[in-house]
Amino acid sequence: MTYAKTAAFTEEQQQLARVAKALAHPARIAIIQLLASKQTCISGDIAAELPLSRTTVSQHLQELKALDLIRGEIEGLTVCYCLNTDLLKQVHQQFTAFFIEATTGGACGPADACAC
Amino acid sequence: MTYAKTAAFTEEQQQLARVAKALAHPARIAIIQLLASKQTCISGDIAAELPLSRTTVSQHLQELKALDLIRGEIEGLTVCYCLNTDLLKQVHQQFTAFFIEATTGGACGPADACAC
DNA sequence: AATGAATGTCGTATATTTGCGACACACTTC
DNA sequence: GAAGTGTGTCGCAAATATACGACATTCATT
Repeated sequence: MTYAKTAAFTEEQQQLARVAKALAHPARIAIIQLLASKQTCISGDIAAELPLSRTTVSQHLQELKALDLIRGEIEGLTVCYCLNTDLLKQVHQQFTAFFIEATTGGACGPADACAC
Repeated sequence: MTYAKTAAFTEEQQQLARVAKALAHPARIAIIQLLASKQTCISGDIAAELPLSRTTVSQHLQELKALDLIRGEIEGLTVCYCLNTDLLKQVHQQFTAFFIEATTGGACGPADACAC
């Protein structure tokens, strides 16, 4: 990034970009979907279900955990990860607001060909 | 990425990750918001409104255009960019489906502490 | 205490992203 | 046609992301 001028953007924009970056990898999408499907918050089984090494999966988990999108609880020898649904709902609202802002308002459709 | 094992993931997961990556930078978020606010699809004025050089902004625009999230039409000397609202609505639905899938289902809240 | 299993962290190699200056191209205007 | 303006592309440098093997750590089990 060569020194991201992140300070020059809105906190809202940065927050949105942060979450988007967390979702910007198929593996992390898959992890979230996996956690959503299995009601039991599995631990290292995640690594077994993905075509990646345990090390890599662990790093993806840490990234998601750093944003608090998922949470891990030590359960004896294993670690149980689970989705932070409250935060996910909040993020969903942020994205929805963004998309609504972007999709309302007259876009130049294929017909009106830019009102410049 | 060191050779992304992208082939191992669902096309749906890859698509979602692709779009998320496009939104994974505050500048691109800002660009989309800017295009949404100005009904006239401005061109290089975008660069003037962002704390980045024209070159960098141009690259961000190309990235968004590569995913067809925005479109550019040459209008004489200037280029008019505008949002592809149809695609954006579609993407919004994809994200919504993903988030709903992720937020429904009993997450281990702070109380039930993982049903492992 | 010793062994084994499950995780996370560290170090490293490679690929990608980010940002920008320098240049080339297209078009308008004089 | 010459000069000027608006855009995109190319090449480079620095920062990140990605992936994984090798270790360290923690806990259960014997």
